[in-house]
Formats: sequence, C-alpha cells, structure tokens
Amino acid sequence: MNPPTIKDVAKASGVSVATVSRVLHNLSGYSDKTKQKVLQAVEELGYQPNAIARGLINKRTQTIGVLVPDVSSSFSSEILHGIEQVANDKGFSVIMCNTDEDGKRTLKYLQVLGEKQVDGVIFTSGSLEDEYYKLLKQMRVPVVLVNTLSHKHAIPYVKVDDRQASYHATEYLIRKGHRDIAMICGTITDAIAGVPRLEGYRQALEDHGLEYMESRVGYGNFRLDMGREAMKLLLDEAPPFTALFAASDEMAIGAMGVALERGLKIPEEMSIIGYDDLVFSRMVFPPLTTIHQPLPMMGRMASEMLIQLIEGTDQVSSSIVSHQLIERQTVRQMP
Amino acid sequence: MNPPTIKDVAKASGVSVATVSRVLHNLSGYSDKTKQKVLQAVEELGYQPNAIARGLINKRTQTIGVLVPDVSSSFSSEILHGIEQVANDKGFSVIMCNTDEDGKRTLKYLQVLGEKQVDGVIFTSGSLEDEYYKLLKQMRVPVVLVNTLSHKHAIPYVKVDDRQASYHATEYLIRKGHRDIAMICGTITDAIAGVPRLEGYRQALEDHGLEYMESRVGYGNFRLDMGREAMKLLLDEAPPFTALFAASDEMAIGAMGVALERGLKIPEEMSIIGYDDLVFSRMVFPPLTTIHQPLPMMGRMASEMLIQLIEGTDQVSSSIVSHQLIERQTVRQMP
DNA sequence: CACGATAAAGTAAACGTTTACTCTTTTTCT
DNA sequence: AGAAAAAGAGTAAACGTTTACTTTATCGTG
Repeated sequence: MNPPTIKDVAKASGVSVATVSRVLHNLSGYSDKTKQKVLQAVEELGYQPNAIARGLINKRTQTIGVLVPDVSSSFSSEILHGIEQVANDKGFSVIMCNTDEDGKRTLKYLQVLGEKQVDGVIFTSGSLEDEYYKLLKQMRVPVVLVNTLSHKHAIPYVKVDDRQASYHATEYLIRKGHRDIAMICGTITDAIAGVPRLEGYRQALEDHGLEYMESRVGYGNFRLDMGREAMKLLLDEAPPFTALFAASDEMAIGAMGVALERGLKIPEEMSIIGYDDLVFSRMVFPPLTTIHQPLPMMGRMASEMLIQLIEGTDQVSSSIVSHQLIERQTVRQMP
Repeated sequence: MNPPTIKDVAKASGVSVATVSRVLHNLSGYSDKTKQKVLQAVEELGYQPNAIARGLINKRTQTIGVLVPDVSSSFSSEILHGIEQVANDKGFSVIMCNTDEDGKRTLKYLQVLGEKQVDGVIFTSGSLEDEYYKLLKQMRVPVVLVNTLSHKHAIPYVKVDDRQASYHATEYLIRKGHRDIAMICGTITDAIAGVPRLEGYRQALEDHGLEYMESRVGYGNFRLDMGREAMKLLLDEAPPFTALFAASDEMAIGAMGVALERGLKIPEEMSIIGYDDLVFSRMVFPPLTTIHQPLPMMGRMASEMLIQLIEGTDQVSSSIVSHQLIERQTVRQMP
C-alpha cells in the first residue's frame, strides 16, 4: 500500500482536502471538532506531508546546495558543519556537493542543483569561474561565497583578509626576534588564497626592514606532501632561517615532520607558524602556533546570509571576518 | 519571467509536451526533424527539466539521506566522501544530516528525509535506536548502516570486525616483545565500538599468557581530550607499561601528547598503536602506527549497496570489511 | 424576522512532469 | 490496390499539495 496522502486523511476524517490542509497549517476556517477529527486521522494513518508536492506548488524546496572542494578535508568539513547547523535550525536541508576541484563535476552539480530547484547555493573555497556564474545566474537563486570572493561579479562573501592575516603571522615572527624567515606558500596561481598570503609576508618583511628573498619561499599546494617537499628544498638550498611561515596548517605540519626527522628541535631550532587552525593542529606535538580562521562560524554566517536572501532581504553585505593568532608551542622567542 | 517549462518548449517548437518529453528522454515516436526543432527550442530557451515535478510523478527523487554524528570529524567526513562519490556517479544527490549524536535532532532529520521523499538512507556510526527504526520503516525506503550494526533488526551494514582488529593490534604489540600493555578504550556503554575493542584486547592478552589487568585500562570517549586524561591517569596510577593500545587515533594522539610532554620518547620509551587511521595520523610526528579502517571505501560500498536496493535488488548482503595494520613509527621492537 | 456579516467547509485549478491511450499518416506487404 | 502494421504525434489524466473562489450554515442586529 502506498503512503497515505492528504486525500486519505480527508476521507478518513470526512472532510475535504482543503480543510485538512488548513488545519495542518493552522490557518482559520474550521471548528474545533473538525480539527480533532483531522488530527486523529493524521495520527491513525501516520500521515506525513509530501514535501515534493508541496515544493512543486510553492516553488520552494527548503533545500540549499553547498559546494565544497573536498568534504573529507577538515577545512571543508568544518565550514560545512557551520552551514548545516544554521540551515537545519531554519528549516533547510543541505545537499552536499563535492567538486574535487574539478570543473566538470562542478558544472554537473550546478546543473543538478538547478533541476532540483534548490532555494540557494553556497560556494566554498575556490575560484568562481564564469561558467559557474552563468549556471548560477540561470537558476535565479541567491548565492553566497565562503572563503573566496569574486572580483568580477557582485556576490556576497564571507572571508578573512588573507593578506592581513599573513602580515600578522609574519610580523609575529619578527616580534619574536626572528630575522631569517622562510615561507611556504600555497598554490601560486590561486589569486584568492595564494597570492595575498605571499604578499602579506613580503610586506611585513619590508615594513620591518627585512629583505624579501625569493630563494626563501617554497611553493606548495596547501597539502601536507607538498609542504614536506617544499621544506626539504628550503632546508637544503635556501639561506639558513630560524622561522617558517606556512600558508596552511597541513603544510606547516608537513614541514614540522621533516624538521623533526632531521633532528631539528621545534621550536628551539626551528620556529613554525601555520595558517587555518584545523582541529588537528592542536593535536600534533608540539601543538602548532597558527592563524585561526573561524571556519564553522564562517559557515554559519554564510548560511545565515543565504537564508536571509532566500527569505526576501534584498541585500546583504559581505563580511570580512577577523582571524586570530593562536599561540601554541612552535614558535620560540629569540634571545 | 519564470523559468521556461516543458510547455514553453512545446509551444516554441510547435509540438505537444508529450513529444518534447519523448525527445528529452530519447524514447521513440518522433521524426528527426521534430527532434531538431525541439532540441533547438530547448537550447534557445535554456530549458531545464524540473526535478521536483518529475519526482512527484515518478515517486523517485534521486536523492539519499546520510546521517553522520559529526561532519567536521575526519571520521565522518571520510565516510561521507566515499558515499558521495558513488552516489554522484550513479546520479544521486546526498542530503547531509548532522545528528550531533542527539536523538531529537536525528528524529527530526528522519522526519524531514521522509517528507522530502528520499529514495534511501545511510546511517553511520552510532546505535540505531528503536525510534529511528520506526521512522525509517514508516518511510518505506531501503537503509544501510555503516560502521555500526543492529542486532535487533535485519539491516545490511558495512563494518570492520572491531574485536578482531583490536585483537590484531594487541597481538602485534605482543609480537614486538611487549609484555606490559595498557589500553585506552572508547565509550564503554557503546556496544558496537566500545565493548568489542576491549574484548579483543583482553582476549589477545589471555591467548598469549599475559595477565589482563583492570588497572591498565583507561576509559575515554574516542576524543582527544579524554585520551589525554586517560593517559595521565594511566601513567600516574597504573602498573608501568611499555606499550599502549588506544581505541581511536584521536585518543592515541592525545596520549602521545602527554607522553611527549612528560619527556617520554616515542617509540623508544613508549610504544603506541591507534585505531582508525585518520588522514592526520600520518601527519603527526612520529607518524602513528594504527589500525586502518578503509573509511572512504566503506562509504562507497554502502552507497553501492543502497543504490542497488533502491534500483530493485531484493537482497544485498552485509559486508565485514577487513582492517589493516599500518606500521609507522610509534611502536618499538623490544630487545 | 429579514438582513448582512461571519464562520465553516467544499470545489477545482494550478504547479511541471510522465505516460497510457488515441488518432492520423505513412510504409510495407501481398 | 488494399489491408495491416508501423511511425509520428496529440490528449488528458495523474502525482500530492495549496489556495482562490464559492457555497452553505449560523448568528447578531435593527
């Protein structure tokens, strides 16, 4: 037997479907007696409204789509968690879309989200290509960006100021008495998270009268392994340095690993500061000093903004959230 | 203007909606010429089918619900990633439901998934309460369990044999020459992941003529902090031991931290083996020796099973997947 | 007591598809 | 040439809701 519909409830309680619908929505236009009958029938039949039918007529699905590059990374999943929290609170479900940073997959997902009539989408971490934008526009729903932004299109976003945070990290190292500071930056073709962090590092150096040396910067892709490789290269070939700023915690931890392997004590002989403050950054030993990005909070904010947009607010403003420097145990005060 | 519907396409190409539907589905019953006209109209209008309307009539939404206790944990998100991969491949979207291990939230989500007419649900890591089962049953869709199982209800699952894996880990320590082995186990009230791991440890000890000492087992909840606390207690009060088996990587890493803080060298003075093989277990230093659970693969398998069930296979069999012991650098061979 | 106002409830269209059925035209075969 | 079969296309019902509109009954008021 098929699941009971509103018609079954109507029949069972001897009223019309309109009336059933009204009591279910707490509208007016029925007596108390009818209400009881209806509620009882609902109970007896175990009736559940069909959100699909409802969505068809209301043109609202109470569902949002969230695109992340890699759910299994702490980075994405912490944001996702924040998004889900407020979405759920406000009665929205989230369709999780893992793009693998692959254009094809992203496009396909955008297509699907459109067909499924999501009420809005959140796009995280990665550059918003024109093709994506086109699809997004075509689906006529609000969009908000997290941990990325678009210079070309006016889309609200939630993000920390990478350049500033990066400056902060570097300056901290300088304040701690370091003069020889290397950096491992992220994907250098990444105009959002790559370049600005390098810029911030360079600027801090210059502002404090320290020389910026090309040979002291390693290039990674934010992931652990590249962090390791870059650190090896730096240790082997760069002018000696006492401190390292890595543009991601993963890379920082990779670098820590090779330093430790080579018998370098942290922080006594090598100071390291990371970027992100992933959950496991406090788990490593020694616990990593790093730039905290409030990922779950950013997710929550984005979710909040998106839902406001969905519910009709005309405009909502982007938010530059502030980072925080978390002092743990990988940076030494120089004598 | 509203998004174009199939009717608009029909009008634009001068045929009936039925015909449009047919060409869109590659059915038969139209000439090549019509096909071209329709396709062109689709192109020009930028028509996208409405999956909601489609779902209403087909009683299929091509969507599955996945319940996880905590997306932001590596554990959950690695499984989720696997699930998403094959789901996406086979044309299903996934609604991510974060339960926070909270009954109320879980119940609410189950309700929503029912109303949204998902085609199936995957329940991960946690005990399947009777109340959940009732809702699940009511929604008349297939369910599969990952990293948990139900003794009471016959629901297919994907899981490793915890007892056996635990036995394996302990035996490995014994083979490495350790006689004094402590354990930090998980939530002891957890009949699925808590008890069996303790059992495996105990059994391995007994099978090798080693005494099982209540005082050498610490109790945690799988999380880092409890791992730390338990380790402190063990170090302070238990009979001395040279090796530790922690029932989760998080706890193992917590324990590593306190050992290191107290100046114990790992593995020289303290050997540690974990359980899970989370991505960051190879990131810590020294890299953690641990029991690998193929989380993404388990997710993929579950997804595969669920979709088979959705597509009509009557039965599908549960799968005990094999764990693997990953030797890294936290266990020492005793002389 | 007749009137309009209000409350209670029903009717049916609409949302955007899919598909069973029907109808017409063309092709094929003898 | 004529009948049967196949191809091409259209009509309309159905999916489960919501809601504008209509109808009927009840009630208070002058």
